[in-house]
Amino acid sequence: MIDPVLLRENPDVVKASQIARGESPETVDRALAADQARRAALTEFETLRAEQNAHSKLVAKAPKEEKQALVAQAKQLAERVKAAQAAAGEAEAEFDEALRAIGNIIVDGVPAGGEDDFVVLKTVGDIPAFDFEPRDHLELGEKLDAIDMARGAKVSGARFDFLKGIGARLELAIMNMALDKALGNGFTPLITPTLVKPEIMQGTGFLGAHADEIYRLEADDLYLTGTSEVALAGYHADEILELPDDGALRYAGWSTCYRREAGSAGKDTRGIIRVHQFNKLEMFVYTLPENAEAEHERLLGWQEEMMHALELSYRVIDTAAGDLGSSAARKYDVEAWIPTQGTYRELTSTSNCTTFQARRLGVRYRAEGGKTQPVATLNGTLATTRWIVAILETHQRSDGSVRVPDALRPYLGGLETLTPVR
RNA sequence: GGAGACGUCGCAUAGUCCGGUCGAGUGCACCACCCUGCUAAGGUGGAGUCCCCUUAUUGGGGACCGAGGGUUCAAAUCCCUCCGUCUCCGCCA
Repeated sequence: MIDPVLLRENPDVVKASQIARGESPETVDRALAADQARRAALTEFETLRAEQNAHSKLVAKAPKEEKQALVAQAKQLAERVKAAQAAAGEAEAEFDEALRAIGNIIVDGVPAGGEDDFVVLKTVGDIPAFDFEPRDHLELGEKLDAIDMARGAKVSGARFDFLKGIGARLELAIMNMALDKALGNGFTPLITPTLVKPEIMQGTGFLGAHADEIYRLEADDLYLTGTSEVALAGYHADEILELPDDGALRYAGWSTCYRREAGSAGKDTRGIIRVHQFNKLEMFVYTLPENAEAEHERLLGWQEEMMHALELSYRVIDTAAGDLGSSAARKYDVEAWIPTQGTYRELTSTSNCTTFQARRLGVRYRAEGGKTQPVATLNGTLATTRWIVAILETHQRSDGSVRVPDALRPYLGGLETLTPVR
């Protein structure tokens, strides 16, 4: 959630951000009014409670013969306190709801608008050219006996797959390569729970507009996470962190991810581009708010290094405000060229959530003078199953074989070529 | 799954039986100062988190004893529910 003090003192900043996101500025006015009401109700309650506490001490010390009269008085007070407390509680809840309806304040420079209003920051690498008709990743995957969608559907339904043989090895290779990249840059690896409690899911901001994207286990009141970001953000919930000297605590989360893809009927139905279950290595950073933007550039840099290592053509886009999700203040997507689609598709995403997530989750550090302040959190993809699509299609040859990029070979036992088996 | 024990301010603990004198004692760790001369001890003081009001700082007030309810004028303390930890037994690997 945003800083209530910012809301109170600079509502125009909040409004501008909401407008850029395509939200109504009235969300801000509503929150301001709720804040006023809440503080008035709180003051009312606290004044009465102070009176009650003082009176209570009198009762305790009073001699027996006076006690009865004092207790009678106290009873009346107690009624009023109870009412005031209930009113304050309601006002608090209303304010909380109004505040949560407001998205993170966007970083200066983020393009306004919706999904199609992104800005291309850079385009890297030549678009691969083929002197034959390129096969799509599924056709290649099937020739390599690496991807089995039919059996995935038989066992689990649409949008489930088996990665088999070299397909399974390829995924592990990419993941391990990403893990080494993370380790080399000081990340601590974490294999995370993929089932989390409601308050953690709530805290990371995933239960807002896109709640129907998330699997929920009704019987146990747990959610299946769509990214290890959720568990990684919850990892330090309600803690006051001791940040290391460079100010950043970096984790690399390895987990399976689950997504319902509720609004995606008919989209990307072929192959493993959009499936309900995949694996991902996710970077997650807790850092000082003033370092967040620089850290964001670093995360993007590491993602780009992965693209280079895998010899993929890609572009980087600055996602528009309306497409950020509530927690992010800025988001860069790295999109790789997919030859058979003739377009760039998202392979990674990195978000700067500034203090928004941390405030909700109660993750703080001690600033100068010992004051606690919310930290900034950032996250970014370092590898996922989907990358297999770009790798197969980009490095395919006319005979259906696939060249393994040099950097990936050590993770496949030195294998240089994936050879079709059918 | 059965039986039992427990959850207190960073850590360790006291307090809970007999409700008010407990937002809470003690030890360790921590911070400042003093003392001292040696790889440490001793002394004094200060320290929690969140929120509200007020203030230039100072200050006042409220909440928080795993979480949520209840009883009561008053709950760390009594009652209920839930969560978690530990021990033993059973079961499955």
